[in-house]
Amino acid sequence: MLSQKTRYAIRALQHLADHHGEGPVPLTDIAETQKIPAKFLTVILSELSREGLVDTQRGRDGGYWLALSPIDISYGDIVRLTRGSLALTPCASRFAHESCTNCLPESECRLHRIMLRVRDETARVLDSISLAEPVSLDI
Amino acid sequence: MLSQKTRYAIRALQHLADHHGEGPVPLTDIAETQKIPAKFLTVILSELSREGLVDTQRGRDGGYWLALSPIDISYGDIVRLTRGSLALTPCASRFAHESCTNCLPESECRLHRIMLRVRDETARVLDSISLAEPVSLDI
DNA sequence: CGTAATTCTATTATTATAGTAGACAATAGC
DNA sequence: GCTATTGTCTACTATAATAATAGAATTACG
Repeated sequence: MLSQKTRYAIRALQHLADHHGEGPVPLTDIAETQKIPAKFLTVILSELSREGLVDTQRGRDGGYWLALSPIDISYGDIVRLTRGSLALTPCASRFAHESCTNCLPESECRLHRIMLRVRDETARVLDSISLAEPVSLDI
Repeated sequence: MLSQKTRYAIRALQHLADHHGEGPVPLTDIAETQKIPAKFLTVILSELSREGLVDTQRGRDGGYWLALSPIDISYGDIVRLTRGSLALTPCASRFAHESCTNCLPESECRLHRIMLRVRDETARVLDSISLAEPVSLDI
C-alpha cells in the first residue's frame, strides 16, 4: 500500500500541475483544495523541495510550483521518490534493491521472480503517465 | 510492500505445494527449509488453516498440507487472503474496497483511476501464476 | 499413559506512520 | 525599516502495525 503521506504528495503535485505557469501557489491553497492537513503538508512539500521536484519562494506572495514541466514528471518518478520503490518486496526493487530478511538466496526464491514481474508491470503503467495527463476514465 | 508475514506465508505454501500428496508436513520442516521463525510460523499456519487454504492434523505424525491442489491456488488468492488486497490504495481494492481517508470523492480523484489500472495489471500477473508453477526465470 | 505434534490466547518489543508545536528565516510591499 | 505573510527546520508525540515470543491447552498415535 502507498502511505497516506505518499498519497498526499501525489495529490499536492497534481494540484501544482494544474496551476503550472501561474506563479507560486500558497500551501493553504493546496491544503484546502486537496483536503490535506496543512501542518503535515509543510513536511511533505519541504521534502519534495529538497528532492528537487518543486521550487519554492518564501515571504509574501510566496508558495510552491513544479520545478519541471508536468509532462516530465511521471507517477513512477513520484512513487520512487516518496516511497523509495515501486516493488512489493525489497528484493524486487530496481533502484533500491535490498535482500529480504530471513529469505532464501534470491536465485532460489520463486517469490522473488514473481515480484520482479509485478514490479515491471507496475513500472510500465506508472512510468507511462505524467502529471500532465488528465487521466480520464478511458485511458 | 508485502509484509514479512505475507512473504513467510507464501513461502510456506510453496513448500507445502512441493510436498503435495505426501501426507502431513510438520511445521519444523517448513520452518527449517524456508528459514521462517518456528513460533511465528505457527501463527501464520493457524491463520491459513482457519481460512481454509491448508488442512492440519495434530498429534504424532501430524502437520500441514494444502487443502486444494497447488494448481488451484494462485498467488493472487494468497495475497488477497493474507494481505486483504492487491491494490496500492484502499480505494483501488476490488474485494476490500474502502475510501481513502482525507481524500477527494473517488469520481474526482485522478490517483484513484491510476491505481485501478495498477491493480488490474498486478492481478493479471498474480492470478495467472499458481503454486504448481515452477516459476523459472523465463516465464 | 507418554510423547510428539498442532492450537490458542496473551503479551511484548520495535518500528513506521501520521500528525503537531513552535521557533526561525525570508520576502514583498508600504 | 516595519510588518504581515509565507515557507523551513527540528523536535516531539500519539497511535497503530508488525514481528515475534511465551506458555498453557489440545489432539492423536502407539
